Parts: sequence; C-alpha cells; structure tokens
Amino acid sequence: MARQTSENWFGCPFRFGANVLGDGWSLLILRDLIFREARHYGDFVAAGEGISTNILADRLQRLEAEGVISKQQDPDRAVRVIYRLTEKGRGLVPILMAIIDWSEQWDDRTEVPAAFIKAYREDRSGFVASVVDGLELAEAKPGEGA
Amino acid sequence: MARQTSENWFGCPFRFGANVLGDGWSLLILRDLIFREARHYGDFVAAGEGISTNILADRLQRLEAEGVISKQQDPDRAVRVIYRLTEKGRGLVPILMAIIDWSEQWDDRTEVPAAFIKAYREDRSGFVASVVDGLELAEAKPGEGA
DNA sequence: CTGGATCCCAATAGATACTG
DNA sequence: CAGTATCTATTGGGATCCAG
Repeated sequence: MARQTSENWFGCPFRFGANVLGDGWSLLILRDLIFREARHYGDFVAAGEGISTNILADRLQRLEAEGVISKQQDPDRAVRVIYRLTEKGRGLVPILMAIIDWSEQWDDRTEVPAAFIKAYREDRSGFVASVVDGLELAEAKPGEGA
Repeated sequence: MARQTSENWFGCPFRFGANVLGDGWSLLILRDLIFREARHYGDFVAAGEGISTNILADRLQRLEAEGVISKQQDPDRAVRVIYRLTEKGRGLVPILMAIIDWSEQWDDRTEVPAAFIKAYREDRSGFVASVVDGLELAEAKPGEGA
C-alpha cells in the first residue's frame, strides 16, 4: 500500500496505526520481538517464516524510522546489533494481544497453540509483565518518530 | 508478504491474524465498514484514500474468502451489492479499537481527531453498541472461512 | 561470524482505462 | 455499480558479496 505522507494525510488516526501495522512482515517481526524475545538480526531470519534478508533489513529500517524499535550495539560483542522495542513500540502490545485473542477464537487449523502463546494464556498479566520488564526500553516519547 | 497456506503453516495463531490484518488496504476497508458504515463498493472508492478499483475488488474478495465480510444483493436495488461484517469480522472490532487507542497516543500530526473517532471516544461502549447493532450480521461460526 | 547491501529475475501490487 | 483488462512499478526470493 502507498505509504502515508503529508500529501495523502487525511487526519485519520486509525490510518496512522494502519500504516505501521498494515504489513505482514512487520507484524511478524513485532511478534518475535515481543513474544519470543528476538534481539538480533539472525533471530528474525531463524524464526522460520522465510523472510528474505533484503526484506528484513527494509522492515527493521522502517520500524526504526517509525520509532517503534531502536538499534544499538551489543555491549558484549561489538559486531552484534540489538533491536529493542521503544516505549512507542511497547504500546503496540495490547494490539498484538487482541490479534492473538481473535486468532485463537477463529483459527481452526491450529489445534495446539504455539508454546509462547500458551504461556501467555496461562498467565496473561504475568506473562506480559515478564516480557515487558525483561526489556530495557529505549527512549521515545509521544511526538517522536516519522 | 507470502500468503498463508498449508505449506507455510507453522501453527502460530498470531500469524493467522496477521494474515488478515497485515495489509493496509484491508484495514482501511474494515475501518470504513465498522466506523463509517460503508456498505457499497462505491462507498469505499469514495472514502478518499485513493484505492484502485482492482485492489478494492481483490481485497473485498479476500476478506470474503477469509470469512470476515459477506456479500449480498441490495433488496432495494438489484444492481447494488451490500457488504457486511460477519460475526467473525465483528470480532475484529477490539483490534481496531486498540489500533485507534495507540494511534491517538502517538500520532502527532492529527490535532483534530476524525469525526467518527471523536464519536467513539465520547461514548466508547455506546458507540460500539450502536455501530454493531446497526448491522444485521451475516452468518459465520467458528470453523468457517479460509 | 554478524548485519547488512546488491543483483538478478519472478511474482505481486497497483494505476488507469474500459466493460457487462 | 461493480467490477475486468492491460500495463507498469514495486516487492520479494535466493544467492552472493562485503565491511566491521
């Protein structure tokens, strides 16, 4: 879909979110960041969804430009990059949760929920807390980003 | 993104939802169906987002195949088609709401929220009720759809 | 070795014009 | 009104290359 610019901006806040979430690869990357604690470039490649490296690089860049994730050097190994949720990105968690709730209700192909989803279901608030607290969130206040 | 098939199915319920929502045009169509009570093909074209007719046709077909919307003839005028949310599609409302909440918090370009969003904010539950009750929902039970 | 960039080319998305 | 047809632009897969 055409990206959101000043020219096609109609003052609809929903469109603002749709611009970030209306992409399958971005959603999968966010899932891995939030529920699977993916941190490195290779983690996303290894996630098994078959994302191409050029697409991955593009989406990571896009998500960073949108201010929902941030990059930094791994303090342990300089060659590694760590991707993290920003505060703005953390705000997306309820949306992903809502997607999971809906999917679980309507998906008739998955009999056994993925392990990370199961963990979330068994103790929703506890799981969320652990996921979110486990992250040292990057800076980002309302008004930042694209 | 590659569409979800039996071959690339990894048993992740989140991916199930991402497959439906990971598309900007589909999200906009759902917004218009849910919050703007769009019913006809032309309503979506006129929504001002500049969707091409082939894309619109494709997405309407896709959403129908996924079981979130249904088509039927307009009883008043046979040449018209009415698009409606199914029960499964109605289940998406909380997700769209979550997107709106997030967008309103982080969008710094829209000072004045769109009118339909404002209505929703002023009386969230009442608004939802009116929107949803205003629709005669089409049939669709868990286990249906793609 | 990790995080990309680049290239090739196949497949998909999309704009515009046109039709039953 | 609700779409097709056609043509072009962009995305994406897969391999390879490269810099730190």
